[in-house]
Amino acid sequence: MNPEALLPLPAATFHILLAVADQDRHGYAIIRDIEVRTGGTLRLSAGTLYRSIQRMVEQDLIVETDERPAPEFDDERRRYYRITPFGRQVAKAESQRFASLVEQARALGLAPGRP
Amino acid sequence: MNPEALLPLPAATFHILLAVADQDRHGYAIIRDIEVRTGGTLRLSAGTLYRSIQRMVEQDLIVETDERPAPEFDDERRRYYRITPFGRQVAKAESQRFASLVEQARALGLAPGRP
DNA sequence: CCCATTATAGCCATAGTGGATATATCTATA
DNA sequence: TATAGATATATCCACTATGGCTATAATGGG
Repeated sequence: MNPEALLPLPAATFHILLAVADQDRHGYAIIRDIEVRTGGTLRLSAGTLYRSIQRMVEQDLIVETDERPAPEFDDERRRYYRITPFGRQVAKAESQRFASLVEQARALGLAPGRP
Repeated sequence: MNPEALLPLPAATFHILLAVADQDRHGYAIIRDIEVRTGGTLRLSAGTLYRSIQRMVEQDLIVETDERPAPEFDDERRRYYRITPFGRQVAKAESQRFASLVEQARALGLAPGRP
């Protein structure tokens, strides 16, 4: 499966990939991570999150893991997700697309920084 | 009106802003410009284009211009559009948002280039 | 004159999203 | 202990953005 075929990604999907890139996270932790990362400007709704997760598992962008934290830090309601190698490829392709858009905007004087 | 309030922009809207940033263009020319700029990967459908244009005029991101090219190069069917100062502000804000996403992806090892 | 291309526009179906609601568990505190 | 509020997952409905199709019409080359 070609990573480019999934581009452009839905906004929620890209943010979720960033959230699980450095460590496994459960759904609710993903919402909070995105809120922190965007400085509070993006608050993923629960509806969007859980449907996005379902789709992303089907697309093999993320997988649910069996590994749980130590029982004293765990919460049995949680379901943890991990990015897949394919998920990494897709995230790289999408951020490359963003980088290209930023370059074009700069060339047109539509971005702060060097013109 | 705060430019940030319109973010994140629909994908088509941002591409249209880039297309009319350097010169006035008519609808069909916008479609071709986007196709060229994205290396053929993004082909805006006519339906998306004209509905996006209507919305963007209502939001004061672009305006229809009276200026026409010399008659020998003109085509009376065409309607030309120009980016507004507010449209520039919004495009800058959106490309700033993209740049921030690329930075985060880089920090997570999810972008080619410097880690 | 004919036909492909250019050009704008409306219609219908689908995908992604937000907001509301439901259910249940965990945690702090009164 | 009781209970309120935060945590956690999930589903439903409505709305927006998009793609694809169709309609209409003018332009330009053979």
